[in-house]
Amino acid sequence: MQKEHNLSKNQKIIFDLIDKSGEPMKAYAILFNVQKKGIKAPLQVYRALDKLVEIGKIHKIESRNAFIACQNSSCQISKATAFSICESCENVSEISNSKLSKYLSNFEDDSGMRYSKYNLEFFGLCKKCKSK
Amino acid sequence: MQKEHNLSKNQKIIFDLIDKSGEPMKAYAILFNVQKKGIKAPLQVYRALDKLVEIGKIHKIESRNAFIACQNSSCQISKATAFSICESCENVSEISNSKLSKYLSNFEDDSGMRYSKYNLEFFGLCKKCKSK
DNA sequence: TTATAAATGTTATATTATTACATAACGTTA
DNA sequence: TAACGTTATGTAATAATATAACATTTATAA
Ligand SMILES: [Zn+2]
Ligand SMILES: [Zn+2]
Ligand SMILES: [Zn+2]
Ligand SMILES: [Zn+2]
Repeated sequence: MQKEHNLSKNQKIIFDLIDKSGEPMKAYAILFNVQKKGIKAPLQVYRALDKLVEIGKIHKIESRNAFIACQNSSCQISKATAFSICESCENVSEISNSKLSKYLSNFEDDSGMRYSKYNLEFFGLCKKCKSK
Repeated sequence: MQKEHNLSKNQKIIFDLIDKSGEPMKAYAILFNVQKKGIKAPLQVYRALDKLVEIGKIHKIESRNAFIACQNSSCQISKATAFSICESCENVSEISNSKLSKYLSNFEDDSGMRYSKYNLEFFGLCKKCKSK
């Protein structure tokens, strides 16, 4: 079970927005959307994003500089993330595949370095875009 | 075998710099370093970087907004990249592991989407930093 | 209560990346 | 070689992303 985090006011406003959108949102798009709720400065957005990433409620899609709500809310996998990204329509979805996550969580390379975290981004064309 | 690409003047200057540094370099650090060679504007740097990424001579470390020379120069894996990143000293190295790359290149999830490309970033502490 | 940590508000600024437009060099083939 | 299309370059301006610094407020807990 994931620890319950009581989100603060700004964190809740921003999480709800991202969660409802269902797709990756960029920081300044978020800012624009929450200005009517009193969040006026980039830093307010980035601070909430940082916290939400830290507790695993959202993830950053690094290749897109965008943030998406975790689609595996019942489990704590913020340190083991994998995404599927369509290079045509930019649809993003979080991959939840236990074999993959086991394989990667246990991965060791020649260096003997043990990894505490990973992020994987797959790219391709989604079904819709492939059939066009 | 990788196709030989004849790098242009700017591409060569910038590739040589990144390659010699042996570590990830940021675009504006590159710019600063090549100004004495006549490359004066960000766009000149970004254009060369784009091309070098496209042909697989360098890779972008997405989580760091930095660029590193490909450490697998004899093979074409610019579309299947994996990196090991130390969160303390920021040392980055490219992982070359055929099992891993086969596993990921053949990965399919429930969506049936087939991926033409992936990027994987592992995080942890390197040996040096772990023993501190 | 009182101390401590966490979150907020605000302004300014740093960092990363692209648009737009003009010109030059390169590679191909007529 | 001449003409053509493609790739690369130069330059200025600006957009997009992210952080620093500082003051204040709110929540948590000893
Ligand atoms: Zn998740
Ligand atoms: Zn698509
Ligand atoms: Zn490589
Ligand atoms: Zn280290």
